[in-house]
Amino acid sequence: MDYKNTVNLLETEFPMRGDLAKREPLMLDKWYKEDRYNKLRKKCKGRKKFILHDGPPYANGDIHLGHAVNKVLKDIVVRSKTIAGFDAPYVPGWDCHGLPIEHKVEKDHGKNIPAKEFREKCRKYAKEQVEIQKKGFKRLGILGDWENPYLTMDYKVEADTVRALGEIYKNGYLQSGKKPVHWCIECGSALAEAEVEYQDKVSPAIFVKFKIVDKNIFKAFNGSIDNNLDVYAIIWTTTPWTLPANQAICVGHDIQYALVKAHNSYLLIAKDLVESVINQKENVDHEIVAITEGGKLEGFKSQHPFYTDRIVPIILGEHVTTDTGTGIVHTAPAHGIEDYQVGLKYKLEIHNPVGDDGSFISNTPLFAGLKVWAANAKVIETLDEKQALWSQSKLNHSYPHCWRHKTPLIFRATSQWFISMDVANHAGKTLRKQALESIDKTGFSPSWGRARLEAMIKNRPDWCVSRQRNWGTPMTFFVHRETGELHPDSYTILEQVAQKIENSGIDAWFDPELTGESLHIKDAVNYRKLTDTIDVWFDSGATHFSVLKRREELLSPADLYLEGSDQHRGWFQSSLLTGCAINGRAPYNHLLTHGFTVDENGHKMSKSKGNGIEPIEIMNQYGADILRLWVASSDYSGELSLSNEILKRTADNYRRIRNTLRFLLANLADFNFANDEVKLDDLVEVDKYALIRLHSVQDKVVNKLYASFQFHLAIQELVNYCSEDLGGFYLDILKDRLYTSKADCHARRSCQTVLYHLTKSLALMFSPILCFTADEVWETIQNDKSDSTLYHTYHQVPVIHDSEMLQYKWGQIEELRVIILKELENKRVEGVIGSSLQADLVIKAEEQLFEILSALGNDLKFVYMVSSVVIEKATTTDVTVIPSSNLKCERCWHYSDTVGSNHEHNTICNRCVENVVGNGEIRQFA
RNA sequence: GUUUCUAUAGUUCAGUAGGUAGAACAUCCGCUUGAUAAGCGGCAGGUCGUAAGUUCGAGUCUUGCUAGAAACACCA
Repeated sequence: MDYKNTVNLLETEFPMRGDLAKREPLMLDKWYKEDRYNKLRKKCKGRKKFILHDGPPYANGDIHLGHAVNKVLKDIVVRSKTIAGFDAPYVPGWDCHGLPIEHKVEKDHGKNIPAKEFREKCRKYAKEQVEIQKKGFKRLGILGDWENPYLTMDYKVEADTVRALGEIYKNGYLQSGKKPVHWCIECGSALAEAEVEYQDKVSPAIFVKFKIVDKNIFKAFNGSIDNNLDVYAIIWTTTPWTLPANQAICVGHDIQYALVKAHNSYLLIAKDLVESVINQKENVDHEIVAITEGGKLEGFKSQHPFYTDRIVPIILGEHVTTDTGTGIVHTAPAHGIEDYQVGLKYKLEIHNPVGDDGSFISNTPLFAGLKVWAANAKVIETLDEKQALWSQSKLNHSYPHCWRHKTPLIFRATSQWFISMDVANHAGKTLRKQALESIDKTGFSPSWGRARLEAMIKNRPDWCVSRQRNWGTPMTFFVHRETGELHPDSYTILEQVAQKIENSGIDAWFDPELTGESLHIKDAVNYRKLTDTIDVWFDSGATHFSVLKRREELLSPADLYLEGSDQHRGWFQSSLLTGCAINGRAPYNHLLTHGFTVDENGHKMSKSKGNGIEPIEIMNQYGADILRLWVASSDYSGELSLSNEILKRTADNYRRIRNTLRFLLANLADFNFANDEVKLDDLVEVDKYALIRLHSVQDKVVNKLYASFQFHLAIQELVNYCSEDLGGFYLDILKDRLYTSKADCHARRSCQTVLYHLTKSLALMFSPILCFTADEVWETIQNDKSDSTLYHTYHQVPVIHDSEMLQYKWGQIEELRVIILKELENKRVEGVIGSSLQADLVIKAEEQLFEILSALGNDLKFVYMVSSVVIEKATTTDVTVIPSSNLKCERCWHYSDTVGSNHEHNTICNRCVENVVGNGEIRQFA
């Protein structure tokens, strides 16, 4: 008789190899045909909501690894929350306005396109990009409302973005002001940072003397000083034309300044730069007579070098260095960002004498009508006449140029709109204060996010929200032609306009037919339409207002915003500010950030280095589940590193998981839970122990690790569990029972009952990460091709009584197993045995362990996978391995003295006879 | 340059209140051939980025340095 046919070797449709690259797309087709997202929404109706609000990626270009990491993390959150019993809708979004798209369209169609047509082309381009990215995200297995995403260029969203600005205006935060921007004289317009390129340029470099008019400055110094001599602070500049706009000279608080006697006057220069400045001229006798620190110079007045009616103060600035120049910086707030910022601090006038065409306006003394470049020479000449020039030379340095004209740019103050950080609202609170208070109430993962955001809010300047662009949400205000004031009815006018935008998009505002008159605003003739657009960060920052509040299935504040750490400066902040300015609080309760992707050496990925890896390539080679597993295995609080080796290791882990699940499914192929379940109290003891372990692992993974978004610890716990608890212990010792006991006997049904719980629990626990594989398992175990893990909550693992006692007992048994395995290995190395079933075991054990082991009786040998065990009471624990002298049972491979004792079945043992022709063996413990 | 971070075996990660460094995977060796392009066992792998300091004692606390990341700024 061929006893092989009497062994329960089962087959499963669940393939060993995932073949994910090929099969995932087929699964996706099915999922979308079944409309699983909407089906899920119906099933979740009435549950507590969990809102993860999607930060909109910019609609330009194929998805890269960073996108993939971000979306996969979001998906793991959404899926794990869903399975934990929440209603967790996910509405993906896209950021559609803005410069990069304008550039792309300009590049493809030229730049002399009428504005309306230009915007149409931008809209069309953005739409195409959205579709491309959407396809990639869906391929990743991201679950979401892909049929109805939100786009910042949706008419409704555009209208609500306008309304959001209206609310901020109503609450008193919107202000006009001047700010220096990169200005191209040829374009006659402001340039964005991205349109600026740096090229070398030769500029005049001049040292200029500012006479200090306040003799009290000597009190800042110690030393013997001649009070009758004049003091000149020397500044250095490479843009002489900015001197007409000079409002101050700036020193560093901690920098040492020297009073240098030369040419019968005193010069003020940073101590470290004295020689280099004096040496601009030849043979100057000089002597340092006193030293002081910059902090003591604050407030003293000096005389502007050529405008005699202008007295400018010495101020302190953090940007002052002693690398070059004199350690004293000429400050023209209209012509430099740092000058502007320090100017705000000291309330300096932002005086901009330069017109749109780059020439000085008509009321500028000395230089009216001159182009700034021509003015350079004239300024130098004037300084020389006034004897305010110490020296001049040329400097070749890197300087900003227009990327179109390749001509040098200037910094020039222009009228802009700001959301003010420091103006108190009706309740007496500034936006900065509200934002800081909101940060306090927000949760952060990792926790340092709070400090980072806080530092940024504390230091940030007012938010300049106006842009001189075409493809953006318009600032739908009317301003007075002369005063520049907003129309008194702005709030109601804005709502009128918003309604039009809701119907026909932002073009409604740019339509020349839309005028103050056509809207019947008061005093229309004296008001003009603003042509500025809003900073695109405002669009996305206001989505709590334009999306969360508007869509029925969503809520504001959201439970969670989840983005890369760069968004502390970006979306987290723009959302916080609009949230506070509109509603007085942050639009989120918790912020979670992840790092960026780097290679195995921790270097960022870039095309030029050639160390980049494309998500599409990973999915085509390994499959989305591998990519997802990599994301889940990484500690995303720092950088996520990826290389071919890391991918291979990830695929190794995947195979282990998959094979464990396959083994479970295969051994459940003849098991029907409804009919074959063994009641808890009747389970074989080691099966109870396995359930206890499963319960504890699930509790940790679900309630501790998933709940705190520590996915890498969850996956580690799960993989360890599959390897250690299951592969290395439970499943290994179960094989004998599964294969050799009678198919429908209690012993076998007992462990199948546990395998059933195991499979369901594991499939659900893996499903937030391995969404494809888990559902593949799920269809098999449920025997229902249209079921999904998504439609279920975490498995209810049965609770075993006396779990502590059983854990202790089996813990002891497992500990001894380690010693036994080592001893078996020793004998294997000696060549005494091969398979552990060739061994008989003699265990010497202390009293307590002896009792535990003895209680298992005949079942103990199955735990240690040997042919027989003899236990002896002793004072110390000891294990002896003896090769069995019995015959090997052809069927169960145990060595037994009963082999041959049955005449009809003389090649198998009595246990097997019972299992083949009897009622099946009895197992109580293992 | 500033701010906020990161740095533990080949790889991914643990390391809780400072007390002789852990896991999994991979490598290597062996067993098995009834999870088989699988499974099981065993050995080996680390001066915890670096240098000081605090301490009886530091991967764990402090400081400097180096390398890497993000954001911001700058070249007057």
